[in-house]
Amino acid sequence: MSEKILPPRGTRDYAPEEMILKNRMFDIIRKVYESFGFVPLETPAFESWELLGAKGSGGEEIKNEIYYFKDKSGRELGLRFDLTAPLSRFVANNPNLVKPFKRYQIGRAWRYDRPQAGRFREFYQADVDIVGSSEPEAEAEVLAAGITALQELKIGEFYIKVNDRRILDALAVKQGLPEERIIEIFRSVDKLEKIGEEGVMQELKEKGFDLKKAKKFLNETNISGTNDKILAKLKKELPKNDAVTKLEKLIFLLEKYKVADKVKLDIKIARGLDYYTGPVFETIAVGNEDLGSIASGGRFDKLIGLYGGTDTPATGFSLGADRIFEIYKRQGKVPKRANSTELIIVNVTEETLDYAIEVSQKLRRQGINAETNLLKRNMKKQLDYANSKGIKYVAIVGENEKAKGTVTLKNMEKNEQKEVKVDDLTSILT
RNA sequence: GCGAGGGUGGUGUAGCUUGGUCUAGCAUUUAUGGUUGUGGCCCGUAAGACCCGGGUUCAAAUCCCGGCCCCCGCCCCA
Repeated sequence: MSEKILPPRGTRDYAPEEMILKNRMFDIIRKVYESFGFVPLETPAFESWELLGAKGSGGEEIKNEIYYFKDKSGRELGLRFDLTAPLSRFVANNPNLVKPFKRYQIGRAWRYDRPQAGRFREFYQADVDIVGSSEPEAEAEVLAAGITALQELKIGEFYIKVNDRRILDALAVKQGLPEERIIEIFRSVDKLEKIGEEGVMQELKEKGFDLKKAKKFLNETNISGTNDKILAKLKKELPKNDAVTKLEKLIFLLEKYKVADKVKLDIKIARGLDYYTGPVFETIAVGNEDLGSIASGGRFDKLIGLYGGTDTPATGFSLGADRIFEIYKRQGKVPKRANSTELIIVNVTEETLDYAIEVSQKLRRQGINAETNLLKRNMKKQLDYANSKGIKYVAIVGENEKAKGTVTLKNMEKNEQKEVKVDDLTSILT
């Protein structure tokens, strides 16, 4: 045997038994998204480098992770790193879309980073976005759709951390910290849970920030408690702040959607791509914290303008399908056997295979997934095959059945069988 | 880009410390047999592995070096 060729690093195959589950997962997501009136959009897997690499597209880090290549005529291209940039391009290209434009998209994205728990170089995202609204109503809808999907997916307990970048922004400015370096502070502050307050201070010091101011900033961001409590405190700290007002409205709306219990204000988070301009979201699956955020999103009001469109506000939420699938795997939800067959037709002798095929075609046309013997196997082997695939029904056909236009329908689980007419099969099975 | 751990049939593993008894064991898997129109259990047969390259040695799955891959953490992120 020559050396084995494996799928490229960071990619993987989905075997049939996994794919069946994954398809089911997508079906659920699609159904939920459509129930909110989102419509599907599909965009190319690769985009121009001009788009993907644009300053403000995803940020320097993401830019370094883009799969970049040139086509035969020298065009600079890259595989998309998310579905938000392509959406924004689409909107920029189609300025006359009826607003709000509510689209969903389930598709792959690619990033060249180090594979580890829940991280792949090729992964699926399931996005919902609303284009054309700068109101918290849009955030509420997008979150409600995402939360409903996560609930329907039955992944267990989860909660969504919500913040608004402008709040951290305002708090930093209030302390006299440099506004243009705010992202750096965000990043450090974001590590609070991992490296602790001392670690964060150390890092800020190394980066040359004023420690006293940074410390005050850190204290001000360290608000915990119920959403109401946090809002009350923020209103005091930052009176008449637009971000705070809108967050309050957002929470109010989420209560009406009856999903507010899944949302926790957490003004320490600031993660996500560079293009976020307002509210940001990050989802934690309880018991699966090591996977990182299983769904994220936020407002990106500048992106469409960046791609040459008229400035259009937009906000969205993206489910990390592979991470969700990973939870399924941990829950043992992947079936042992892949199987889409409802009925196997077993021919007793080689001479009755023709009849078996005729019957199978009849059944397929009536919506029954049917299989016949492809390996000249004897009856025993065929039953064994049905058994090992976990197929519940078997129709046995021999000379007797062929002559009478019947089959012997056998229930493999109950080990019961009776002779029935071919025409009656469908109604019995459904 | 940086750091830790690991790589034995399709899958899970034994062996590696203390080189030879390993022409690599076990389980599972896949194929097939246990005759005549009936599966699940059982029994038999077959297929299938020491990541790659170099070194040490009379002798390497086992020790050493390099590479590749997997995996975990950092960074970043779905």
